[in-house]
Parts: sequence; C-alpha cells; structure tokens
Amino acid sequence: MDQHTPATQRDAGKESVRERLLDAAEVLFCERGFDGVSVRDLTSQANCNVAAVNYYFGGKDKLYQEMFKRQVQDICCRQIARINEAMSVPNPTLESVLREIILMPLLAAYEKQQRGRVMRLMVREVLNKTVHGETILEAFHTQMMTHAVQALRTLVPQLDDKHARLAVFSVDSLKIHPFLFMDEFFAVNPGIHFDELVDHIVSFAAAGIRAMAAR
Amino acid sequence: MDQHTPATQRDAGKESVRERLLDAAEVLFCERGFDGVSVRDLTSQANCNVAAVNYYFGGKDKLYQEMFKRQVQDICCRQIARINEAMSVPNPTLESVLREIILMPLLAAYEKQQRGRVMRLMVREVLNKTVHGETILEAFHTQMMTHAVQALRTLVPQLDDKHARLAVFSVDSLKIHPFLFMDEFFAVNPGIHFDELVDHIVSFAAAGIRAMAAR
DNA sequence: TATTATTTCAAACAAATGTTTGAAATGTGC
DNA sequence: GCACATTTCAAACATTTGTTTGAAATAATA
Repeated sequence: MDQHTPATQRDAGKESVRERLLDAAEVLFCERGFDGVSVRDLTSQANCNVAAVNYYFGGKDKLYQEMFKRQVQDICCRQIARINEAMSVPNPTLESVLREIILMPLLAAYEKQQRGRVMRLMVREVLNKTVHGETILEAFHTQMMTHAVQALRTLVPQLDDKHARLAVFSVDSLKIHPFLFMDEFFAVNPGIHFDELVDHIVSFAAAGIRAMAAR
Repeated sequence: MDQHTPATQRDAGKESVRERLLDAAEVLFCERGFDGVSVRDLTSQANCNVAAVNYYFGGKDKLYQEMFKRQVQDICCRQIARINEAMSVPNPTLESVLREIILMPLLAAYEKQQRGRVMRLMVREVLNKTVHGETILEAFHTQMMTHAVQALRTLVPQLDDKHARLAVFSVDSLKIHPFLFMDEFFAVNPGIHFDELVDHIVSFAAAGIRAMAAR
C-alpha cells in the first residue's frame, strides 16, 4: 500500500495511467494553477477513473508535488547545462555567456512553449508562498547561484564573491521580469521586437557588470 | 437594487459594513489569494453576516474586483507622485531619481508592509492571467510607462523613445524581481544587507542606462 | 405613531470539491 | 485453471463552496 509502481505490467506502447496523470498534471496545473484544476479535470484529460489520483499518488496535492519536483529538477539541470556549455566554447566573453543564458528561456516564453508555462507556475508558487517553495526552490536557488557566481567570476575576475552574487541576482532580474511580462511589454510598446529586447538586455546587463568590475 | 451606498445612515465612528468588507478583502486576499479566502472568512473578519457580500457587492468576485481596482489606483498614483517628486528637486541626477523610485517599494517589501503584499498580489494576478489583468494593468502599465519614459528622457536626453522604453523596462525588472524574491536572496546570501542591495541596484541600473546613452 | 425602505441575520440551497468504498475486471505466478 | 495480487470503475460520501431566501430588526420619512 506504499509503492504503487506497476510491478511487472509492461507499459508498452501507450503510457501507464500514472504517467498519463503526471502529463495531464503538467499541462493543466501550469495552465490554470493548483486551485484551477479539479481532480476530475485531471482524470478526464488522462482518460482514467477519478479514483486513480488517490490510488497512485494518495491525493491531488501529492500528485501536484510530484509533478512540481520533477519539473524543477528538469529546469535546474537544463539551466546549469546551459551555463557549462556557454563557458566551454573557445573564447567565452561576458556578452556571449549572458546571451546564452538569457536567450533560450526568453524564447521559450515568447513562443509560448510548455517550458515557459512551467517557469511561470514556479514563480507563482513562490509568490503564493503557501506551497513548498522553501525546500525545493531554496536548493534550486542555492545550486544555481553558486554555479552562476563561479562562472561569472572566471569571466570577470575583478569581482569578489559578494559583488558577483549581486550581479547574478540582477542578471536574474533582467531575465525573469521580461520572461513574465513580455506580453504586456510588447502590447504597450509595439515597434519593439523580440530580438531588440534580447540585444538590449544582454548589453544592459554587461554594462552593469562591467561598471561593477571597474569599482 | 443597484447602488447600495448607505443612503442617509451616518457611519460615524466605526466603519460601515461595506467598508469593513473591503478592508477584510484587502488583508485576506493579499495574504492568501482569491481562492484561498472564502466568503465566510471575509465576513467573519469583517464581523458581519455571510449574506452581506452579496448584498453590497453582488458576489465574491465583484468584491475582489472592487478591492483590486482600488489598490491599483492607489499604487499607480503613489508611483507617479514619487517620480514627479524626484524630478522636481533642485538638481535631479539619474542616480537620485533611480534611488527614489527603487528604495521605497523595496523597503515596503522588506518590512513586510501591507503595500508590499498588495504589489505581490497584483503580480500574481497578472501571472494567473485569468483575472482582469488586461484592462486594469494595461492602463496601469501604459500610464506608468509614458510617465517614466518622459522623466528618463529629460535626465538622459541622448536616449530616443525606443531606447528609453527599453531602459524603463529594465529598471522595472531590477526593481520588481528583488521586490518579489528578496527573502530568498537574503536567505541564500547572508552577509549581504538591504542597503547594499539597494545601492547595488541603483548603480547597476545607472551604468546600464549610461551605456545605452553612449551608443 | 404609522408607513415605508433599508439593512441584518439564521437557515437552507445547489453545486462542486477531494476522497473513499467495495465490487468487478485484469493481470501474475503456480 | 486456480488462487492471488493489482488495477479499474461507478457510485456514494462528507465537506466546503458561493449564493439565495424570507423574515426580523433597524432606520427614515410622513
């Protein structure tokens, strides 16, 4: 009554019910949030019985947490991989690394990919505070921060640890805010296009960091 | 059956039921969001009958909208006033104006004032998208943006309209992100204090803008 | 004071929610 | 094929939700 991983049943071809429920959860919760999705919404999207949520996960919120944890892990890995990748090209410059870090997430949001919606949900959850932001996102933040700080300090050796952390935080600001509010920005400012925004953010961030390095 | 403003009844001393409900809504909704607060929570906080919400506002969501509109208006006015004030001192510099714009909201969040919670709720609602973000916040964004762009262009005349808008957006980024995630940042980075963060943001933003002006 | 409108209230209502149940169906190992 | 565990399902359950109701209380008007 503890572990309900399908014992021997091969989930050949079509996914297992458990898997389908996690998929449905990812899509629906990201679209409408925790309260905006009922168990019946989930189970009808996953083509299974209402009781399946409790059978496999022990409750709606347990399913939510499982899906959330899975997504955080995914995003975290992807982000770190991106930093490493950007740092391992022949001659990484501040601008090239910044662009690598900023472009992809922004593009995901711009093109309304699922990845973008997941990130939005995560921000929402941290804001709501009610939900497990602590454990998951603290590790997330910590892990990410140390990784980014390290990269930044090899790019701009003049920065001490404290200033590197401040810089990373500001780069995060410059990235996440448009990530969340791009639509509103473009709506209010027609005539500014996606590429211009990205270019601007990259050079704005670089200028800020270089000014810090110059004391 | 349309307007339920108390006709002649003087609400001397203690507030009217309507007023108390709006106050309760402000506190509770900001704390727990729309779905996190039941009508009974509201009415018991306001010390009135459950039916009062429907009697005075015509429903829970109408009350929510009314309270929301009220708060947006309030924040909007305050923000614009702050810009005007910062611009009307003897010799306004880019840094002095930026500090004026950034310090107060951040302090409100840092000290966990009600104002800070309202802003958080607004961001949450824009993210949720489901709720009337369009009408209210578009006007909000538009109004604010034009005001800020105007101020910035008198401070840094080299900026054309487009670049001024990008700059304002980035200053917004640098302000709102820490506004939302300050707690997490300080938790992950002990040894960095509030004043340092503010100083950093101001000079980071100024450097970014000056670099834009320098082409 | 008598009449009328407004406000308050306890109770009930209908709908939706997450969860449980117990039996039927399905698969597994002998 | 038989006993066993696992999975599926329709139905019911207990709460909670926002809202309505109709009468009682209160204020306003004459």
